Amino acid sequence: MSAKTAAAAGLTERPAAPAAAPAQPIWDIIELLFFAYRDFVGDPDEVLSKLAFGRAHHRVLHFVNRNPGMKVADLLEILNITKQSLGRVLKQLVDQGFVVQKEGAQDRRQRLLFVTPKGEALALKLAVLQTERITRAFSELGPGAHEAARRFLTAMIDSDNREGVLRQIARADHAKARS
Amino acid sequence: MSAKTAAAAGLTERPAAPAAAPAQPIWDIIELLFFAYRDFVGDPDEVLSKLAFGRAHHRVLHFVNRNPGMKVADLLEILNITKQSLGRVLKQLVDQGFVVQKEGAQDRRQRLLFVTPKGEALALKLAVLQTERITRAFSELGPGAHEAARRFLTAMIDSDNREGVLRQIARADHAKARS
DNA sequence: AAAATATGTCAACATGGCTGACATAAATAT
DNA sequence: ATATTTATGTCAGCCATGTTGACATATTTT
Repeated sequence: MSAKTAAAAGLTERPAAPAAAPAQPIWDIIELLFFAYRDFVGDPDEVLSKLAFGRAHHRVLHFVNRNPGMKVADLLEILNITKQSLGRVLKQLVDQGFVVQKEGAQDRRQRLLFVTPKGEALALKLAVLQTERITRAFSELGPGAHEAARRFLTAMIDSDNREGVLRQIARADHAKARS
Repeated sequence: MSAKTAAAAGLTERPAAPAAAPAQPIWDIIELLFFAYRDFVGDPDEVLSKLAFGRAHHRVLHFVNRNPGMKVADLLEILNITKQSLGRVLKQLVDQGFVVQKEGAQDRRQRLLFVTPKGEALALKLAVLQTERITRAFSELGPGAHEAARRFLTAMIDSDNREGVLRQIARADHAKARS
């Protein structure tokens, strides 16, 4: 609260990276993040379990849907798992017709990833579930909530990844917009 | 954006639960949550792996630290896992002296859970890591960021759990404050 | 022709979920 | 006083999804 008082008095200089050891853990945000994320991923989990899919399938489907034509290597980097782990779930998604792989045009070693219509429908269904929760939250919070949430979440990302993540989101928006 | 315009014109009624099907997925928040949460839990993961512990241990240690004297049943409900799953990690935490169990005073069937000084130190170390990230974020965002984040995250929790979560956080704050 | 790259695959293992069955001690109900 | 319910623990085994290491194939680059 003394920080808030100081801010109100206009006494805060905000140096680039103060990073002093925090006096007290910020328990409320730590715990709220845990519960919010749990519920956030819980909605899709129910749908996925009926298809005998798990979160791993969801993540793959999500990013392939958002980045049509992405390389396997790109997906590995985003998910930060090994190719063996990816291989298992990707194979199931391909075998069951949610994802297809196409030979790269310039580089024929690449297997570019695309969702099928069936895959897109599932990805959308899951995203809509999560969007309903987000929309509900924003509607409780009033205008400016979306911007505030975006800024908060962005600031929580590792600063060295941040730009890349934002670029990726912008690029994906673009890619889906023209479809 | 028409919603925003309508809001500015003061034309929005905000009925209790509109929940109309959303036109478009809110991709930015969906993805930012994914990346923010990944980094948020990533910090502790590094420390834990050196102790041959995982996220499961972290969750148990966290909640026991925050709720000293809690019953096993309470922990199971918060974590939403089976007692067999809990048993495995809890046993390791007890065997290695991070957690102790004491017979309940009134009900001697209960095994009330407490962190040891060693356990508290680890819990604190992990919480400080996460707090550093949160503090860094808040300091980039300026005053009001904490309150905005709290409101957003709270609104993202299932409405039927929300009260319980907030009560739990408040109760835990109290419990730790007197220690 | 040789080396590097993109991808796939086999085998084995670890973690942390799960179910089902059963055991024990203590509290509660009849 | 006995029977039942409750809180907890435990054994055994299965599943999903992460890991490492080794190796295969096709293609591009040097």
